[in-house]
Amino acid sequence: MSNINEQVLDKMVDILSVASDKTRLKIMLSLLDESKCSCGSHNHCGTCEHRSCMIEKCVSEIMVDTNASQSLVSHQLKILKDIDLVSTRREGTRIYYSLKDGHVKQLISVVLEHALED
Amino acid sequence: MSNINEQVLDKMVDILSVASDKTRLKIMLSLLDESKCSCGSHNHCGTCEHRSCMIEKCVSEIMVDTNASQSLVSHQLKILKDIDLVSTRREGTRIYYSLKDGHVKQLISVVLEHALED
DNA sequence: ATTAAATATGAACAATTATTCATATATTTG
DNA sequence: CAAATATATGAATAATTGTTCATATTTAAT
Repeated sequence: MSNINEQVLDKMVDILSVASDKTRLKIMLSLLDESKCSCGSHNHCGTCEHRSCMIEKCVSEIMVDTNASQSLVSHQLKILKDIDLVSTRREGTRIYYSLKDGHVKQLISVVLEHALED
Repeated sequence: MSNINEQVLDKMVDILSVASDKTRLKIMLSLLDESKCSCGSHNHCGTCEHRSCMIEKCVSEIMVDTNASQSLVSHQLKILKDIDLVSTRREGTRIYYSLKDGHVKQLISVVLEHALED
């Protein structure tokens, strides 16, 4: 078969499993929202290299974006954090979440392009 | 939120859900096996644009590659086919499967790169 | 027509998981 | 310190899903 070992295969499954839930996908899309891109210019802007930019949002904002309960959002954010897809920053009582790296952005871009076809 | 409608979101979830199973991932990797790439040259060869090439395999070959039972492989191939990720071609009693388009290749590439880090 | 080989399918079971509800923790403000 | 706000967590439930076993279908060969 392929030269990919069991450990890497398991990690691939983990990433895809985490990404394949609708609530979590909404959360990730919320953190990629181009309407609030910090770079100013949109759609393939130079600095962020893809069609969306990564931004920071607190749990309450994500609740609004995703139409999900506080508990559900927190639970799913924990799952995203456990697998290292998001990072957090505290500011008072609020905790701001953001996507950790460009891989997520790429992953979502590829799947989105596929989903948009036909 | 993002400008992605519910229908597209659901399709993204479908694609990711199908990709997030270990058996199905093994099957897809089996159909991407670079050791049997038809283009001859490997690792970013010109014609196939990514690190692996798509090939054709019958169910029995996939069984060997994935170490999975005949029934399991058939069930999972059906799921891959239902969502249009693979196509089939009959040759006698054998049925040959291959990945349907480059999106799968891209998807796996992105996830693999991510999984290989740290 | 039977038999063999390759693949598909249906039912049943086991295991995983998304969501909700209730409650706990942490931080700020008065 | 008490109250309020924001977030996290544990337990319970409901629903989904991967796998197996048994059986069905399809094609080729004798």
